[in-house]
Amino acid sequence: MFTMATIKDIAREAKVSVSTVSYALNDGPRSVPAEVKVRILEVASKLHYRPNRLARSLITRKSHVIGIVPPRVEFNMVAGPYFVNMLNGIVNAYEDLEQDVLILTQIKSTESREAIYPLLDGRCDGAIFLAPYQESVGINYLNEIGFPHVILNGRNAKSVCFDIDNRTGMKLGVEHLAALGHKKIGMIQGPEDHIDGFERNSGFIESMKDLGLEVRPDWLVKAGFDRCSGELAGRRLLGLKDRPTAICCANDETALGLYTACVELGVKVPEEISIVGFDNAPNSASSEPALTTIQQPFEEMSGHASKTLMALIDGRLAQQSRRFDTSLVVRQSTARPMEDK
Amino acid sequence: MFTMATIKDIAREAKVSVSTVSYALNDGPRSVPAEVKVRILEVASKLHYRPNRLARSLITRKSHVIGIVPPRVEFNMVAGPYFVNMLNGIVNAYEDLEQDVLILTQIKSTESREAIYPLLDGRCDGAIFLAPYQESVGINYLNEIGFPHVILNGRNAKSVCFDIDNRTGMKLGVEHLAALGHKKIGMIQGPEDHIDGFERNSGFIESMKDLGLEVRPDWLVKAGFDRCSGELAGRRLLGLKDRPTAICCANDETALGLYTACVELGVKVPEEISIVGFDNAPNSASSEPALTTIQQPFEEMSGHASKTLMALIDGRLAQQSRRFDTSLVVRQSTARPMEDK
DNA sequence: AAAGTAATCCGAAACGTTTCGCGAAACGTT
DNA sequence: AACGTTTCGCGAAACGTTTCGGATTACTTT
Repeated sequence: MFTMATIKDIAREAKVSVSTVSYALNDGPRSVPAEVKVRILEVASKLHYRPNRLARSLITRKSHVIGIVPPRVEFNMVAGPYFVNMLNGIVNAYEDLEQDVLILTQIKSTESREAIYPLLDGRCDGAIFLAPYQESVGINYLNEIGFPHVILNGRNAKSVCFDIDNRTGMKLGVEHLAALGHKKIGMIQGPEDHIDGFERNSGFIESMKDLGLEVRPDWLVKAGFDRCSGELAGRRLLGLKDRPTAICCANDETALGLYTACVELGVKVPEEISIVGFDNAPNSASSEPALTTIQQPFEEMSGHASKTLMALIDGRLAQQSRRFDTSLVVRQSTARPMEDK
Repeated sequence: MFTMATIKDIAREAKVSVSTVSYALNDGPRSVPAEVKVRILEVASKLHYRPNRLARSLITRKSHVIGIVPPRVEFNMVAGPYFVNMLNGIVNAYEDLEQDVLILTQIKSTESREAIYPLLDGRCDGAIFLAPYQESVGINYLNEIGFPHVILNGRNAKSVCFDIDNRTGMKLGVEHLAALGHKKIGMIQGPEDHIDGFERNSGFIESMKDLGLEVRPDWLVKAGFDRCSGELAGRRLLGLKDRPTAICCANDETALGLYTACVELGVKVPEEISIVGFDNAPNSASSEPALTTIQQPFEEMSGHASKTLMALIDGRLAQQSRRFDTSLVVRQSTARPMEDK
């Protein structure tokens, strides 16, 4: 059984009171004479003393831990690029801010107060929600009681939210394809109950209409955000007798699933079909052919969210919600349609 | 400012003592009459009471949090496939075991006692080290004081370690290439101060010698485990006037970097060069061409490590270290060498 | 030398729990 | 009626910190 030295052990060994040890160790809030301070520090290091963060947090009401609520649960979501990229940005940001990151695997939804209870047991000072479900009873409750939190890729009237302009992003993709001469454009759609999925889907339809292009229902196929369902949707689209010459995908993963479908069915990219993704996940640059996609600024968003949450926790002026811009990254998966050649 | 209801508030409201509330809430260790129990539970739910885990942990000495020490820091390591795959397996395992996962961003090495101090401040009951550096002063210290931990893809005489048989794995790859008729085989090597890198490098050389094949120093190029340095190493190898017909890579990421180099230099895979990766990371199946690789059982290893750590924490019989088997996954990136055709 | 101020230090309370010890009441048994 | 045995309930200690209120000592200042 393992136990650590406590402040009491130091006090006994250094022949001072517990409070003096605390002052010495923390450099305040009261002073302690240099001589006894070095004695205390020596004893502390001899005993390999480590302050117990639990006891400290209990009294200071600061845990220096940030909770991460994973995105809506799908199969192996943690391994998906969205979670990974955001987590990476958050971890990097908090490395400098001296906070640790707790992944709240126990929170599986935001639809009730009970669902988000694990957040409220004192272990974390605040939370970042990653692309939560739309139902927000749980999040409303956090606003009610004033628990600091920010939402990434989600919306709540009272919360600080960071998301991206999905509609404009989608428009960039559609316009790029139209400029290349494509008229027959389909889409592998994202889940409607996910804000990004919903906005990308409707953004696609709006842009098509704006450009006077026909939106054909049989060229719109629903998928999840994962590669597997992207491949399935891709097979559906590629199997049509009259198929589109270009396909927009709700994210890069579904686009890569579509790639697989293309390889299996012997459809050449970009010669026979142009493909546009969404996210600019790291993999998309090194796929073959490299994927044309809409860039979502993962690093910037997650960094911004991390810092804003700190400000909220510290009670500094709450920053506003913000919508980040997307941009088009043209690579090798898009080209003029065959008919034009 | 936000505060939660405490057990005291419940006691006041329900007109019983604090201890009775505790017994009622926890169903023990003493009984409390059904009538007052329901009253207490009603008040608790009315006040949206959540037990403070810090206070509870302080006294029970159980935090129900597992610390994860990330692998040796490289650029954006968290985003790399190794970390992600292991983390995914760990998170999945602990979801069922009702533990949360704390990522210890503050631990940057294991080379001293001080370096691993963040582990010892009471926040976590045990730790999983992911592919740590070889220096193990820090880990020796954990063994000295009896802090529960397991090591994934690393070695320590006193610790419970889970790793894979890198040498045999490498042998599978080399033999596969040799069976196809390759004699001129090179390698993009991994970092020597990483146990997997070291063993894979030496495993390659041993297997080559066992098969009576020549090991040419100019066909061995060092790289990190990341895609970028894989591409650089690949350019070096492909640029040689007399270049190998097949290349083993220390992991899938470097293999994918090599892919990029091949595309850039117009070298056809597998026609002009065969490539073997290591890990079987999810991406490698959907690369083009699909990567032949050595499978490392991420899910199984991380699940096993998670459960073993729980056993260690609970003081149940400590399980032994274990070495997992690898297997060859043949896909499209390997073929007979040109000369044979 | 007396008074005032600053420097030290200690004891104790607090944070929110769990759990032990002990007493009071209720019950059944001879 | 006297005795054990349960059941129930409260107070208090403990976990390891931080920090306040005071007490003691030492140093200035008149």
